[in-house]
Amino acid sequence: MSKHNHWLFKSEPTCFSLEDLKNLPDATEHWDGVRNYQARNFLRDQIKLGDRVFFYHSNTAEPAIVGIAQVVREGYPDWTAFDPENDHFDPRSAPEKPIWYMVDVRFVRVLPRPITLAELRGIPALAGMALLNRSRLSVQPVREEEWDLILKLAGVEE
DNA sequence: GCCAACGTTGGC
DNA sequence: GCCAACGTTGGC
Repeated sequence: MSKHNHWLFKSEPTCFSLEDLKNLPDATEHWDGVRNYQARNFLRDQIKLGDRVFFYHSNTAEPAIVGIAQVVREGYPDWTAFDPENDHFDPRSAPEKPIWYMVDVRFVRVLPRPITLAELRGIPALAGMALLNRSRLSVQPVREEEWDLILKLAGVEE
């Protein structure tokens, strides 16, 4: 039995929401446009097929973990960096020597209730979460204990 | 809309 | 290699 790791991906819902992911034809999306080296390292090196991901809505009235996605393709070069027409174009990145990477994720579920940032902050056992300490990291690891606790809070039976 | 936190850039 | 200036993220 292989052991999967857990992650948290942030997205601004006005840009791309959990509902948007759910409503895609095959509920699958390229997680492109990440332009931070630490997040890139996770995408390129550590995020594996089958890993589960908390979908977090940021920069919104009530920031919260709202659902779960799953990795369906491991890290590969983010081609949006190669396209001058694309908002995420980066002239330093080239197909033969890519700087930026992405993974593909598919929709798994909406949480029975969103777990807000405010609620997470109130839980001592979660004080070490990257979300609470590394506020600007958009792709980040979630420890197994944190993952399990948050699922329990949300009322998810696994 | 404001602004603090913080990652990145570039001059020296 | 330091660090000030700058730009962006994201909570509020």
